[in-house]
Amino acid sequence: MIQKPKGMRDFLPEEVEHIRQLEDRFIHLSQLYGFREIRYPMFEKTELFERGVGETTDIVTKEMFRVISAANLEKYKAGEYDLRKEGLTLRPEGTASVMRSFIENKLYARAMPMKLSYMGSNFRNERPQAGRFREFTQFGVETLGSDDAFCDAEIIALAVDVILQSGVPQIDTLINSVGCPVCRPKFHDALRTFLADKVEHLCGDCQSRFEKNPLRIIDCKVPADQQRIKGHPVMIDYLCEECDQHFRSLQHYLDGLGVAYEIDPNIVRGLDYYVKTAFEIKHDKLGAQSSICGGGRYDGLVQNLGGPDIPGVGFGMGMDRLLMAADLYRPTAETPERQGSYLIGFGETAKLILVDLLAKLRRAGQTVELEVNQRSMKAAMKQADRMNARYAVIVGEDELAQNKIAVRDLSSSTQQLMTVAEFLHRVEE
RNA sequence: GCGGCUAUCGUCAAGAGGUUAAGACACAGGAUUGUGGCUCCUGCAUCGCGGGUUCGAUUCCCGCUAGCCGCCCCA
Repeated sequence: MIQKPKGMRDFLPEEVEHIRQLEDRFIHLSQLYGFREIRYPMFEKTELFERGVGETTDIVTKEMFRVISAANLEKYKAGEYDLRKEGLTLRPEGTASVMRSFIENKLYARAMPMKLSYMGSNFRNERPQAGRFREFTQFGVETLGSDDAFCDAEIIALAVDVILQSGVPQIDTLINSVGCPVCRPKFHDALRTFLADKVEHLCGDCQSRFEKNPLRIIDCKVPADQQRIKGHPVMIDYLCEECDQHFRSLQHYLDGLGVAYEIDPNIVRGLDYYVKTAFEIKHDKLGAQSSICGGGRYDGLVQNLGGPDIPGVGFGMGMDRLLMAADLYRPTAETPERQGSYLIGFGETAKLILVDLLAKLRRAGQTVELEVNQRSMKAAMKQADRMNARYAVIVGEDELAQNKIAVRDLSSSTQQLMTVAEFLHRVEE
């Protein structure tokens, strides 16, 4: 049997209904907040992600799915295709693509700020785990063209609204400032100095992080390491005047918007482009992958990708994790009210009458199904019941003889003979 | 990339080295003439794949594969 590739999932109708609810809620709320949806390709030039996400990030160095056509694969084997220059990659996140689209379509020429939302599949070749899949869906928004801290506060408020309104009662909204190219180096120096004599006692991961990304050491999960680095310097103590002011404003605006949050100086974002605001929203009952939403400010990104110097702030929300969290609190569904009709005909003549009725009902916007498995009356009724139909319409020899149809109301267990016209009339009400 | 756990009917799930592999739900068919929801009856698996140990393995061991969980990373 052919199975789906690792980390991919099928969604059955019941789940899709829940997903649809989340999508609708996200779309609705983001519109309320002034965001308009944008769509962009499933794959892009590899270079876009290298430059947009960061060449040294794990995402770019080992988690991207390359895309190549059969013809180009042959060229590649022959050494005539440059993966680096021409290669394509399945999108691992949304922001880089949105930026590309923003620049390519010259949206910066329109009124600023430009507020864009998006949702769709992203792909990362990671080891699957609870809340982590190779194809996952992200909801996201980007506000481009303003560095006002209100924009940061606004998207955090939106994210919180989406999650709360999805039925997840308890979330932790953590904010931090990761500084900017002006103040971050000073902090890095301070951190390195602080860690210098401790690094050899830390875990293996941290030792390699010391060179690569010392910030990551701060949220190492090894308890012994946490003990050893107690009292480490934190970024928010090293912010430059501008960043510090921005971070204060953010808090004021969040207070004003009525968003509950905590300052967590250890929040670090994995993508290279973040400056100033970094935030994360977590739910503690999701296992290891507890972060539902993460985002922050990326003032240099648009320029970095070849556009004008335009600031931006955005978030990505893990729809799958939101769904898992929502599932934890979803009240057990009450059986919905019976609706629609199930048509049972015995013999070809009867069936043709019902086909005609079915077409009329559907045109009238009614849910209706025709029995097609030549079931016995008993089995057909059972099927009607299972489908939660309101009416079972039966046409057999008796009904044909009288030129009528038998209509059984499954909710009241009453049945009567009537004409097709009478039934249509009753259903219209 | 590293580590742990698991692998029995469509689903959930018992189970012992030895000729009937429980049960429940679901599904199919029945319980006097063309009728649902309750009840009753009947039907429905050789135990992931490949090796090995053994007189004999689905039950023990090894490998593989898959899934799950954790590290890492991140949404």
